[in-house]
Amino acid sequence: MLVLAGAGSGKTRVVTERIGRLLGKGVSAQSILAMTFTNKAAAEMHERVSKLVGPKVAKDLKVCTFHRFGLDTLGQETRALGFRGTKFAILDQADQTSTIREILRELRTTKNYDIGAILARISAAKNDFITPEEWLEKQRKSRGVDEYDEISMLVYPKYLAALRTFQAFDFDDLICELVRLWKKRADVLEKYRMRYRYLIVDEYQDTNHAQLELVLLLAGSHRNVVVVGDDDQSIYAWRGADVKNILSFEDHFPGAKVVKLEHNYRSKKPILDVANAILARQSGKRHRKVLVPTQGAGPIAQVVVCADPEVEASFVANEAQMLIEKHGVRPKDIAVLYRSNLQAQPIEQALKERSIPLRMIGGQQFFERKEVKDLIAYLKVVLSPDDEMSLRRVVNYPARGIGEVAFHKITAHATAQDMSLWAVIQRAHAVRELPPGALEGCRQFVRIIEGGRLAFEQKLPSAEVAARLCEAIGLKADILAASANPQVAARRWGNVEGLLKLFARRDEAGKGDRVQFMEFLRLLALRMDEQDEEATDRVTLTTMHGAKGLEYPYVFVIGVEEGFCPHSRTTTERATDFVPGDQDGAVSIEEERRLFYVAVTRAREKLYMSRCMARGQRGKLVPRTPSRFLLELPRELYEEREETTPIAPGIEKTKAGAANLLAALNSIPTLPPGELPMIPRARPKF
DNA sequence: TCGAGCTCGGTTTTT
DNA sequence: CCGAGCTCGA
Repeated sequence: MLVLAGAGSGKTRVVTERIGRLLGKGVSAQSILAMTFTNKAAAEMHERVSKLVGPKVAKDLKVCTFHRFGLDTLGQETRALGFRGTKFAILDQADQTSTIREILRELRTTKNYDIGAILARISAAKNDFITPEEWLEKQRKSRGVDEYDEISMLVYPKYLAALRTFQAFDFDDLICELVRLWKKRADVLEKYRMRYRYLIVDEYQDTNHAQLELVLLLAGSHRNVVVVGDDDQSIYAWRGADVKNILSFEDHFPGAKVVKLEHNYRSKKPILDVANAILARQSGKRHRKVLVPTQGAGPIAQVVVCADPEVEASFVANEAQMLIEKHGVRPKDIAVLYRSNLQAQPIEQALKERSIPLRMIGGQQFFERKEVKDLIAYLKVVLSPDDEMSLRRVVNYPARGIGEVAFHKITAHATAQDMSLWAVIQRAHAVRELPPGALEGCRQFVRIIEGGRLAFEQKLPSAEVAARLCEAIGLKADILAASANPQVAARRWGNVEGLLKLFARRDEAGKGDRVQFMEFLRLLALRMDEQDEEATDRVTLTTMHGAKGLEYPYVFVIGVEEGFCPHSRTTTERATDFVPGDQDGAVSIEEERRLFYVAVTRAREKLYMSRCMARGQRGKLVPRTPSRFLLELPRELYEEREETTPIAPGIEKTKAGAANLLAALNSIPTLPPGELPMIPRARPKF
């Protein structure tokens, strides 16, 4: 069955009811598998089923992300995969990037390649299960091979080899390698087919080719599969999602029942009028849907034309303040949505000046930050010194004399003697022609790692071990020395302290066992954390992508201008561009339109859209034109007004804001001697 | 090996 | 304008 569920039509409800019904009919919980894309969605689904059928039954259900399913299943089958141990490492994006960078260095390329562009192509080839040659052939036929296609396919085999040496999988592998295994080993596949007799997939429009294969293989014989999705909310083509999967569901499963859910239980009519108007203009093959309101009348959508981003920010913040103070709206009922993270800054500042609590989703992920990854890598090496990926990361960080050349000698020695890198580093004196500086560096490194190992053996809590490691490494000093800007340094060290605090919380919760801790570090790549979704009462700031699946009574969609919405990168071509599935520009515009649709349909009560007349870019004031999507909207669907000057927050709010700022400054950890905390400079006038 | 100075680019991002 | 990453000389 294919359930086409328009925005706000009760998608999650469908899934939970389906599971409840199956259980009611006597289907055992173990034989049900429900997959989604985010941990958050999986958690929510599980929780809601739990409420419906009780936690006892719910705990036997497999409700998880595609990647988690891949990880767990591959973990069960390490023997069939021909792995040495039972564990493999998981590469996150930063690991992938550094691996590719190293390969490029080895290839002695002169050009400064965009690594993301290379990774996108490797990922595409991987998910299509084809060799570099085949992929190039395919490209040649569809749109011609460019420089990036060539370098990518040169890097590809080397990248695979590197993963093998590290005994690691990247995110794509978690799906692809499982599919590969199932295709190769009918006996293994059969085991899972027998186990999971009922399959449910949420956000089906976001699946890529490999995920489709996974579904087809698993559901191939019994065809007990329900997929739920909305082609109108397909906004992830740029990372490999293929909307054809949902459009051709009936070809993959002939005779499938198709159900359209078009009643919207979320938004007031004026909001849906805007949403439907956006969709009405779309082109291309779609499952046609029109949202039918059930919520009745409400305030008309507001379009606010602002002089510049500062005015825009002041408008949003003042309006939010008005809603909160005059209408009793909770801050958590308000969201500000934007296309690009850099748009968040002025809004953040304006809200802070008015002491309105806020929460930002997105931006650089905590666990991807360099200083956080460094400490995690040290801990991983302490716990399992054969984790080569981590060892490479920190062996010469902070710099201790083991440069490129010295490290190459070490790896060569390891290969020649068939030893692990760690074993060689421990016996660095045996490595030929290793400079004395590097030898001393190795000794120092071994001392640090051994010290950590001893600390774990003394059963010290993980937070304590980590803190001692920081000390031994001299992490704080290095962070302070490495960043010229004391604010940046403070933030970085603050991140490390945040990580230490996270460890401490786990320790207190009694999860301090060493083995568990190692598993926890490994799973960090899958972002299992942050489920603690503070139920705090704050205004949400997020990208339009980040808002998918969420809803708020009051929504501000800001920067509704050409260049953001649609984004300039989708309208102007680039050498590095690569859209998986070889589509052309027109399709990207359609994806931008759907993104705008997703943003608008987050609103329940009232929708605000704002745009600026001009924006500062590279220090210059540049005029901006309204978004084509806005110009296409029938004029009677919204009210328009202008804001020309920023309205300053009230004096008492300013005082409070200043107090907050001071408090924040005081909480900054120790600064290098002689440096005073800097008051943030006023934003430059354009 | 390391730091100063230069170049380049400036989307979305979950897992 | 600003930050990251790279190059090149010490």
